[in-house]
Amino acid sequence: MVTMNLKELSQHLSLSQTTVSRALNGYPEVNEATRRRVLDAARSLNYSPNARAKGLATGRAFAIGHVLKVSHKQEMVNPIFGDFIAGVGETYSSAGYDMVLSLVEDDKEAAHYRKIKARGTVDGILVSAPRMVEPRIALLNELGLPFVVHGRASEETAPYSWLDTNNTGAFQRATDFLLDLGHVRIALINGPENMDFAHRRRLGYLSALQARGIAADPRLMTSDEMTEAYGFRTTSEMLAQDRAPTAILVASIITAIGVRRAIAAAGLELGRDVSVITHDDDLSSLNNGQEVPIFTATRSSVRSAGIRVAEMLLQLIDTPDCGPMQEMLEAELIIGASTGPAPS
Amino acid sequence: MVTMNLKELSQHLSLSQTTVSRALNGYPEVNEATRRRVLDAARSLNYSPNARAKGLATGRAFAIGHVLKVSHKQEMVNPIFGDFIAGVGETYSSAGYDMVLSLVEDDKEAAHYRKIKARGTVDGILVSAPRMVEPRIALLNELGLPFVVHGRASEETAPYSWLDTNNTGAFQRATDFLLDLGHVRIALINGPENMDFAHRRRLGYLSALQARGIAADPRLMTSDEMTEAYGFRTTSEMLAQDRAPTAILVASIITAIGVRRAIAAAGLELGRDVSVITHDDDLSSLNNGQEVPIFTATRSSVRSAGIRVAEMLLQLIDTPDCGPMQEMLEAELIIGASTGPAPS
DNA sequence: GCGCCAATCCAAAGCGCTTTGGAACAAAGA
DNA sequence: TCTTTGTTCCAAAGCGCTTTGGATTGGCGC
Repeated sequence: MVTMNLKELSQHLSLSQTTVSRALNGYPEVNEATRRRVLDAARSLNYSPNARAKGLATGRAFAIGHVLKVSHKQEMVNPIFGDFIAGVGETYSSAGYDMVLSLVEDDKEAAHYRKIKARGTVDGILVSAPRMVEPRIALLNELGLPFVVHGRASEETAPYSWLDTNNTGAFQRATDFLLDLGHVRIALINGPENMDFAHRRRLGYLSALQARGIAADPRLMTSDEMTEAYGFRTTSEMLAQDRAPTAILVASIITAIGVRRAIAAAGLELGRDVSVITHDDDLSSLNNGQEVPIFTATRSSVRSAGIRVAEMLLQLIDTPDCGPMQEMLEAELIIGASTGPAPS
Repeated sequence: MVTMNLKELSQHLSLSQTTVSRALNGYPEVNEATRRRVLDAARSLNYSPNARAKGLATGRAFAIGHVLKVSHKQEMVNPIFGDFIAGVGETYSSAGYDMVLSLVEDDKEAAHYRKIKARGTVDGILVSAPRMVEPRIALLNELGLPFVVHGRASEETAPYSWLDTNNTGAFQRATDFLLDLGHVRIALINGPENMDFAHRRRLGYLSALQARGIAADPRLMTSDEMTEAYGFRTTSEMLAQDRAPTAILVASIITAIGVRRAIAAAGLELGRDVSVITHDDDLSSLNNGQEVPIFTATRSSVRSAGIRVAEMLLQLIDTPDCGPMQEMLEAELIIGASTGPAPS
């Protein structure tokens, strides 16, 4: 028999289903010897309870939902996605949870979350890539589905649980670092600025400039999907300008690779003619050098963020009234070979 | 009421649960007018059937499982993962399926698949990253859990469903292309060769060399995780050799970026001093140039492979006896700027 | 008016589990 | 001896759905 159920297992043991169930789920009212017998039999006959039946009876799914908008697919095809998923997955699996991914058409987002709630396939939702105004927060609160946001939504006033990196601080610090090196024309090659993290990074950049009385130049600020091609294209354009930047702040290491390619193609040298600082999500397949970092970078592991945010969510599910949990991670500034004093 | 169930819906409509259920599931024995009434009510009250209960009653989960080994995590943190998931997800979502991801410790792999079968959380499994000898195939066949392999397992003799790219052919052709350009010392910077795709690529490379009577040089062949750093490190070492390669075959565009960095660092020029052909999975965040490809490449979209392999799996689930389905995708050879005649 | 056939609907069983409310029994207290 | 208490077990209800088998109705031919 390739699969057995509780009834068969209990018959095999000459016990009632109740007792077997209690033995398996650690209830106290069962003799230790009996419990051991049950556990041994379950293992040796490799019995696992049917999750659907168990879920139906308990109301729990032992699964966490992640929902991705199809238009938003860059979020998924982004290398960051894999590292993030690896992080959360680590937490889930050691807690015995599955992860349920679903894609949804943009205009059906709200309906999809309602459906998830009704279908009962998950115990909670991990919300990622929040925009500045993020309707999912109010919706999930209304539905009473536990959730944690990876990131924040600037325009949201209601309380909610989140884990975020201090993006503003990181980019402010990076900008300061470049200013200290004497750079004045500093470009920002940002991610999509309807994304909250990109918005915050821009704030950090702008406030550092402002603190030194430097006016921001719109021609030095771009915002788009963080691809390699974007880095190349926008850098090439900027370098061709009459007043080209001497330093560039980049939103992602992928984009920074395109930036580097553009700098080389323009016959310039990275770290001498043009300084570059990139945000580095500490991706395993694209790690930023070992002893000598290739890029000076604001580093914040998206993988460990995933581990932590998943822990928060599981805790929120276990003890729903542990209130909104909020945590901020600091990015560290890694000094690499891509920055140097401003050319005179 | 945030969520309603069938009973409430049917009371609301003054119909029996049976009729409502039949109306919703498209059975013929219900009046069209009644059906319309039911569907309208379901939509307006946003009713969705509870998936656990439905699954329990029907034996179907409407979900597909993807299992990743934790040691194997590079598979996940690999940028390819995101594109692949985006592809399969597209198919799943338009068929109304969810995707269930789980991580598993290496030594618990078999037990985990048994548990998945017993728990009944999924209707089928998508097996990815097969090794040359792949125990999962026999196991899943034994369990009677429908599955399709993305890739193949060379040493597996039993029939099973798969979708694969012609890796051997692609690398043979790429090698031929370099040989035609006059290159003789051609290096292979391969992926992990216990992975079946890497093994096959090596075969293609070797057979092209052999056809021209060129002996393979072990010092020109490496195998490792396909990171950027690996490309840099191994290329730097090879270029420092006394008889350095004039051309390099690379397993992934990520690794190729490291290769390019190493070539630049050695003061050489890509496409003139050293030619490079890389395999290109057509990743959205790392697309290989538009009009002018950066790298000459064997291109095969992992995203469309995902779409197709998911379709195959869903079909296999619907009609289990449509037998083992097997499909081969050809990679196209894209000529870019990274190759040129062998330097004399 | 009667019987018959479709068409339409319904009551109830069952999917595999948890959990409530007791039963059975032994040991302890009166 | 009888009640009480605690331990260990069980029968049965219930989770929300599908689906079997049957009931009800209306229309039709005779």
